[in-house]
Amino acid sequence: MKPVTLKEIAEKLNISVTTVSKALKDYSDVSPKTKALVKELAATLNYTPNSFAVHLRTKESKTIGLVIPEVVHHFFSNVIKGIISEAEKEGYLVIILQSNESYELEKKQIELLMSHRVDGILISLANGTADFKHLNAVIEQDKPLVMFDKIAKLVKCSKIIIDDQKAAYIATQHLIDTGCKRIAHFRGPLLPQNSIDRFLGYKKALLDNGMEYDPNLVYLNDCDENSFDDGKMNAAKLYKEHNDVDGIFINTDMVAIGAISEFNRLGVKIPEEISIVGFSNWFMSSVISPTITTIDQPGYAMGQTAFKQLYKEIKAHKNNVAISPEIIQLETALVKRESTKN
Amino acid sequence: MKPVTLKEIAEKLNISVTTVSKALKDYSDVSPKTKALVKELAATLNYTPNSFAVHLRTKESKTIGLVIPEVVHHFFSNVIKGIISEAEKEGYLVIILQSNESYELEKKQIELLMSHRVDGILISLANGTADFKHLNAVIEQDKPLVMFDKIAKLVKCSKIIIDDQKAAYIATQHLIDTGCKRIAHFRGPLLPQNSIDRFLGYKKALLDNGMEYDPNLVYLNDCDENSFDDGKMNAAKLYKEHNDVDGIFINTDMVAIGAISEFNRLGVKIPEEISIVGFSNWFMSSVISPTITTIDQPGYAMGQTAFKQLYKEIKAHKNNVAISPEIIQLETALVKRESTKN
DNA sequence: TTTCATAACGAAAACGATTTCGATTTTACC
DNA sequence: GGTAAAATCGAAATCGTTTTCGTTATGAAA
Repeated sequence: MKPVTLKEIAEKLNISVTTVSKALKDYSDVSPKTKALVKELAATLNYTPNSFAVHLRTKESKTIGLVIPEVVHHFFSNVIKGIISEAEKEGYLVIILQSNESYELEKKQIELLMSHRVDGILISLANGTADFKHLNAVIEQDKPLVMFDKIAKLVKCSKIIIDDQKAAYIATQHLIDTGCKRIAHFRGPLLPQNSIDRFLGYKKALLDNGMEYDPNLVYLNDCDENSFDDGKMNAAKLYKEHNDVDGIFINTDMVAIGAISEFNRLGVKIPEEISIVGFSNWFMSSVISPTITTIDQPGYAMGQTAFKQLYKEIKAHKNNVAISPEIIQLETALVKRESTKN
Repeated sequence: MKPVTLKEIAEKLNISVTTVSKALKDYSDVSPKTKALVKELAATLNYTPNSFAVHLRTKESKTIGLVIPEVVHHFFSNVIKGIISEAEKEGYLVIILQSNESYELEKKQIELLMSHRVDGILISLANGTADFKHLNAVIEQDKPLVMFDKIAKLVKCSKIIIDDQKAAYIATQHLIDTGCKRIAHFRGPLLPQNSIDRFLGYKKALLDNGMEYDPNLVYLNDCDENSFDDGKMNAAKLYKEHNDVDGIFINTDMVAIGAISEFNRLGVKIPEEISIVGFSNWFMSSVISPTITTIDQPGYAMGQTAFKQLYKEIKAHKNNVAISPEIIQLETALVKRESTKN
């Protein structure tokens, strides 16, 4: 009933625990015969090493922690999948924790992971996080930490990101190129770096094209999320306040879908009366009517890359070699669909 | 740099490791003064117990494993969230593994979890799983196991499910009640229990209403998944083969959305020419046009319930009390929307 | 002064595996 | 046959906690 131990194998074979351990790990000072005997018995008894004992000695848990704002989210789901599948290749297990976009929770989750002695931590910041003590604490404890997507520029660790500003610039430029004269922006929440960068890309594109930047055309969300309803509400507001707007660059596909749904309801024709570009290339954006022009954000690849980088740092840490943080930028692409003219 | 240990605290205070340990756990045979001293120092040194050492002694890892077919999935995302948030309340961490709908992988993941000595396992079966040795092995090792959603009736463990057959019956009945005379079924993959049950509910509703059951109107998927494209393909096929069909009960909202997209393309009016009922009440089904009548499947609650049941069994197991498996059925509801007449 | 209960602390074993280092045996070679 | 080298093995320490079972000191009761 209870799991088999080395000791039990040793007793059955009348040899020492040491030899059993060595035999299973192919040490050179165990005779082929003994090795064969041990391995055979271990197999029939279905022996698996007690990971706690192993890790207590070896100091590595073969486990990493992942903290994300929200599990129920198309982009993060893909990131999770990328991380898990890559981690599996190296024999790593992933513990997933949610911050629910709350700084307090995020802090607590990190402490939990630290006390569980994970080998490294992967994190995408909560929108509410403006203080980075908890992250610096991780770094000071010399535990590998990699941030992805929603990062903090001030924290000294590796980061996997996309060039939000560039992508937003391209998105906005596309609106301009297809004839939009007055372009609004649904910016999402205030704080997170990618909101900021996307906003900056939008603004830069306007100015580079000699267009006026009007702060009144930038719509913030009420709360720290990007929801369908935010899209509906902001679309309704925009429709009332700025009837002359003929293009919107929207922070996220989910919000874009909300907006489109509201415009459909209001009878506003897309893209004839108003063009829309979203962000993230969520599956649904290719399905809804009209299909949405958007920026493809590679969630799965980001997850893979994030784990690979973390793994690299874990290995370096284990071998006591110093390693300097890397910023890895993943490519994005504009996906042209029906919500913009051509 | 390295984490603080009991030993270090003991040395600084010139007392024994034993006393430090006891002080931190409020044993009665430590004086209040010593307790205060120890706790203060532990706090300033930021001491956290080494979980591996603790678990090696106590035999519990405060960790559970979760095996699901697919992370990137609206329903499972919600389940994950329900599990994680409930687990958190009891101080449990969750290790998530994917089976990718493959039996081989599922088996491997379970072995991985067993070797990592998780306290219990939560699983939703891969569509391809028809052999249950790996699950029975878990039960034989006396490790708590709870299945949810996609279960195997033959395995003797607790199960959290919905009454798929009843829900499918209600869905089909709704089609009949709103005037459909010839009703097809997109059944999804062949094997999993909920596919079977939903099919049976569909069939029973037809027969109970004196309608003919025609096997040719039941469409299987090519592969073991439920995708948007399956919906499109089956819709196209149905349109060619059975032009007289005026209602479809579809296994999953995702497939329903695919079907609707295809019918939209073909110019088939919903619900005038053909009514559609989906399954799961995915967020998108309330957003797409037309909005989809569907069965609400409570993913979050299922996750919560699954963890609660597992936790109950873990506690029972710890206290050496026997406990018999429970089957818990969660309520579903028909959500009426635009894809059916009223 | 003796006896005894109580309070306060500590030594040591245990959890299961890994690894160093020393001991023993076998083989090889002159 | 004797010695050195190689091949095999095992004792014991270690990782950090928990917990049992003593031990010592203190004061109260007799």
